[in-house]
Amino acid sequence: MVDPVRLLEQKGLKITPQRCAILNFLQQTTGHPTADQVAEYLNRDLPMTSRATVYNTLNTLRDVGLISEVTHEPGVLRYDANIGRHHHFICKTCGRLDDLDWEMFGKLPVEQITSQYGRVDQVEVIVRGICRECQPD
Amino acid sequence: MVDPVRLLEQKGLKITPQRCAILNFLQQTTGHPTADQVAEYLNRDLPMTSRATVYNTLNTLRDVGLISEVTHEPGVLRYDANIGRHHHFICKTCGRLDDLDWEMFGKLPVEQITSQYGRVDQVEVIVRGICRECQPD
DNA sequence: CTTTGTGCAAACGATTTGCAGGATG
DNA sequence: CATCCTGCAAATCGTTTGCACAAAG
Repeated sequence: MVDPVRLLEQKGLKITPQRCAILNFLQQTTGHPTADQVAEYLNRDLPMTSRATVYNTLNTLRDVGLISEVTHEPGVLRYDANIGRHHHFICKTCGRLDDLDWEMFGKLPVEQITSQYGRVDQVEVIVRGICRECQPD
Repeated sequence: MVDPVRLLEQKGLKITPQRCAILNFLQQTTGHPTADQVAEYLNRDLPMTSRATVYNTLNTLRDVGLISEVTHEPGVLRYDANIGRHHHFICKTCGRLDDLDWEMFGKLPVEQITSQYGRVDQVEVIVRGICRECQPD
């Protein structure tokens, strides 16, 4: 958990309540909220924060690399402050998105793909299934 | 490459020119076209095919499992007639999406995740990088 | 003949943009 | 005080829906 003010300063961005709140929220939550869920949360701390600002702010933070976008479900864009290496589990029933530990998958054949494609920046594993809470019983 | 008519019959869907053309197109192309690209292509074979029909048809084919949706880039929904197991390579520069052979990644620890989550239906690896054509030089 | 699919236009939801006022460094 | 950010409303993009007509089994 890093101080939002510090992060923003490092990137040369102005410190605003909205940005700090969004960074805090994304760092605290383990879920991967959509822009709308971020907006909803923001309106509790900072009432009347406009949706447009939430979208703009998320894009700004993404552009400087403080957060990342996740898109594994059609039409749903989620955000994540965890920019380290990790994989994802998606529940097909409730839609929850959990992080999976990077080590779990051992050594992935990155060199082989690199030699084939020239350059590889990211390797991610997506697991789709049904989480414990959504099991029939 | 399977006969579209046969596939549609097996699923109990009516045979229409639009559906056959879409299935043919998706089976022939190795790219993973967006709904709009499918519509654009269709208008060459079957001029005046409405966009709505393309969307409806893609959804119908998806519902019966003849094609699958792929969403790895924010806001971009792509379609794929290859419903076998395979992984994906995405070029961050030109956006091309290639299939990677399933065997390339060897044995993934599916049992381990299953024991943790209860049920796993699909495991997919996404590799992001820059393809040969987009290399600086 | 009954059901299902198509085409059109309008509706829709999520995201982006233009512009004026306000806060930040 | 010059710049960058916010808020609002309107615009835009991709996708879905309602309805009348047409085609398939």
